[in-house]
Amino acid sequence: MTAPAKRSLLVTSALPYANGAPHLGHMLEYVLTDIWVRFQRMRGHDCLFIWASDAHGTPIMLKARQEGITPEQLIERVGAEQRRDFGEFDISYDNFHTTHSDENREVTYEIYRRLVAGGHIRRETIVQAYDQQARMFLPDRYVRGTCPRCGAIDQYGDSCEVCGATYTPADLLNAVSVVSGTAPVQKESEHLFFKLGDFEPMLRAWTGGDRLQSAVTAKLGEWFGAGLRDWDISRDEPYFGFEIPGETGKFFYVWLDAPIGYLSSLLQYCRRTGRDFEQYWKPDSDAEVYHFIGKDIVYFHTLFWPAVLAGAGYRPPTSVFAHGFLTVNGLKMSKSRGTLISARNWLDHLPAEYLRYYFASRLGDGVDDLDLNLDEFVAKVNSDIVGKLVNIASRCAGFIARGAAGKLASTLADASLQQEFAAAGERVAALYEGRDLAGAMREIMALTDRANLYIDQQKPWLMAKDPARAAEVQAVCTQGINLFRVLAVYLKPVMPKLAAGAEKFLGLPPQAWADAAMPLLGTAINAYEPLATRVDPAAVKALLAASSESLKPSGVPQAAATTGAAVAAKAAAKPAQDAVKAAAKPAEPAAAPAQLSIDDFMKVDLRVARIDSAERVEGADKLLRLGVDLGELGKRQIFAGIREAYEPAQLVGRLTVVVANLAPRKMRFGLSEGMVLAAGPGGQEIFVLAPDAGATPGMKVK
RNA sequence: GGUGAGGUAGCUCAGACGGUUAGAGCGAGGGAUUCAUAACCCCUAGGUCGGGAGUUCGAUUCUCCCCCUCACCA
Repeated sequence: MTAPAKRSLLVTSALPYANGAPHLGHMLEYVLTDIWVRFQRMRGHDCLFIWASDAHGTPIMLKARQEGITPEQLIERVGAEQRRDFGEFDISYDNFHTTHSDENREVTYEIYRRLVAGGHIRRETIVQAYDQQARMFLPDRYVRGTCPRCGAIDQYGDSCEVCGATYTPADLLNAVSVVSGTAPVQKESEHLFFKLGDFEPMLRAWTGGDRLQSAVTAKLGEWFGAGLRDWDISRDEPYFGFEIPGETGKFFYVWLDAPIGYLSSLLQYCRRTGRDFEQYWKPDSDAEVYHFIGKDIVYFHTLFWPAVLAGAGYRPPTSVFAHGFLTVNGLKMSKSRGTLISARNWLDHLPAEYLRYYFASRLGDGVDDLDLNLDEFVAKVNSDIVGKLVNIASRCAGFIARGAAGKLASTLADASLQQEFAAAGERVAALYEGRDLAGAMREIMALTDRANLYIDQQKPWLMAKDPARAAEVQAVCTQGINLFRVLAVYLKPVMPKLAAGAEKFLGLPPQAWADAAMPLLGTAINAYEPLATRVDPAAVKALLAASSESLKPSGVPQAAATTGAAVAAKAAAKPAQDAVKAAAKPAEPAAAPAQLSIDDFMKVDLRVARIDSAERVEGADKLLRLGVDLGELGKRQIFAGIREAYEPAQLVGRLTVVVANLAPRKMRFGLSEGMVLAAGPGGQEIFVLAPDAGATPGMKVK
C-alpha cells in the first residue's frame, strides 16, 4: 500500500448563530464535519478544524435588549454553551472563535478596503421599513402583517408562509413592527452594495465541473440563469456589528463578516500557535479548504463568499459540502412546535457517540434531509454497536484472560482473513473521503458480521473444554481480537470514545488508520470492560419528555384526501400527544384499520358544520375552499379535495361533519383548519356526509 | 409556480453502462448454539423495482407522459 501524500487541509463548519444553545440540527453538521476531519487526521494529513460563533446582527441585538444584557454578554454566554456542548459531542475543533473579535474586525476591514479599491462596492439609496418609536430600520422578518395575496394574518414582511407569495414589507396589509408594535413607515437610506455581477465569469468557472455536489451545481445553474444581483452589505444603526470605515452610522451586514470568521478564527489560531496563516488563503495556496454547510446557505457559500474572497485577493474554497436538515421522528425540528431537541438535552440522557454513529449510518454525499427516527436509533445502536461490534471483543476476551493469562498468541490463526480486513481499509477510506459515511458504515458492519461468523465457526468454547487445545483457543481468540481491533480503527472517526476504550483494552497507543494493517501479536491485553452498553428505550422517552411537553404531530399529509377510509386510518394513526409511537408504526392498510378504543375515538373532535361559502381555488384542480361555521368553535377555512364532485353553489348552506381538531395544514393556497368528512373512491365519486335535519353548527358528533 | 431529489421487501436503504432465480441491514417467523451485554450463528421475504406508453430480441435499469413524496427559491 502506498502512503498517500501528506495533504494540508482547512475544514470549517458553518458558524452557529450566538442567539441560542445548539440543537441536534446543528450537531448533525458538526458531527459530519468532525468525522471527516478525524478521518483525515488518522490518514496522516494535516487537518485543521476552524470555526467560530456568529455573533452579529439584529436578532442578537434585540435578544440581548430583551434580556436586559449587552450583546457582548449574550454572545459570551452562548459561546460558552456552544463550546461546552461541542466538546461533549467530541467535536475535535482546533479553534472556536467569535466573529465579534479584534481579528475579525481586522480581516473584515482589510477585505472591505480591498473590495473598495477594486471598485467592487457601489452606493444606492433604498427605501426600507422604519420603526419610528424604536428608531431603527426593520429587517423584513421584523415586520408582520396580513398577506396581500391570500389574506393570511401575521405573516413575515418578505414572504407569506401560507400562500408562498413574496413581497416587501410595504406590501403587507396592517403592517406592524415586531419591535415596538407600531406601524412602520417607509424611509430612505443609502446602502453599500457588493457588485456580485463583476464576478460572474470567475464564479461560473469556479462552480463548473464536478467541484460541487450535483444538486448544488443544478441549483447554481438556476441562479446564474436568473442573473446575479448585487448584494446589500450595509445596515443602518442601531446594529450590533462592525461599523463601516469612512461612513457614519453604518455597519456591515452580519452575512458579510460571518464567513470572514473562517479567516479570522484561523488567524487567531495561527498567531497563537505560530502557524502560517497566508499558507491557507494566498491565491496560489497548496492547502485544501472545505466548508461544510447546511443546504440553506448554499447561495452565500458558493456565490457571495468565493466572490468576496476573489475580490479581496484570496483563494476560493476547494469545495463546499452541503447537507440536508434533520427531522426527528419525521417532524421538522421547531421550537414553536415543541420538536426541538437541544444538544444539552441529548447529552443529559444519551451518549453523544451513539448519535454520531446513527448520523454516520445515514449520511451520504447528498443534500437530502435526514430523519432521526428514535426507535430505529435504539435498534440500530443496540444491534450494530453492542450486539455485533463490541460483542467480538467481549466474547474473545474471557478466553484470553482465563486460558492464556491475558496474552495474545504470537501468530494469527487465519492470516488470509486478517488480510481481507486490512484490504478493506482502502475501500472504507475511499467512502469516508467521499463523505459517503453510510457506505462506510455498511462496509464496516459487513466486516463485523464476518468476524462474528468466524468465531462462531471456530467455536473456541468447544475447544476450551479440552486442555490440550489451549493454544488453538488462544489463536482463534487472538484472531477475533485482531479483527475487532481493525474494526475499532475503521470506526474511530465516528466513535472516538469507543476506539479509545478499545485502545486501552488492547494496551495500544492512539491508533492511526495505517495501524490497522499490522496485526497485534504476542502482547498482553487488559481486562475487558464493557466498551458500550445498550440504549435503554426509557432514556429516549425521558429525552423526549424533557425536550418539550409533547411532540405534537404536524398536519396530515393532505387535507384533500376525504375518503372515509382515509379519515379512519388517519384518526387511528395519529392519536394526539403520541406522535412518537405513531410515527414508528407502519400505517394500517385502509381496508382493515386497526381497532381503537373509545378513548382513541373520542380524541377526534367531530362537529356539525354549516358550509357558509365555497369557491374554486385558482391553480388547484381538485380543491374547493370552504368557509364553515362550527358554532361555538367559530368559523374556519377548510380546503377539501371535492372539486370534481361538487359545484361550489351546491354546497353553500349545507350542513356536514368536520374533524375540528385536526392540526391546521398549511397549503399553498392558504391554511386548512379541519377536514370535511366524505366517502367514496375520489374523482367525481365523492359524497359529503350530512346530518339529519335538526342538527346545528357546532354540535359534537359521537 | 419554478427548480432539484426521490418513489425498489413491514421499516431504512443498496443496486442494475438493459440480459439467467432484484439485494443488504433491521423487524417478524422457524431452527441451532451457549463463549459473549436475552448477545451470536443458520434458514425463511415470494416485492407487478409508483402508474401508463414507447425504444429493444429483452427494461425495474433508456425515452416520454402522468401520479405521489420531500426539499430549496438569495
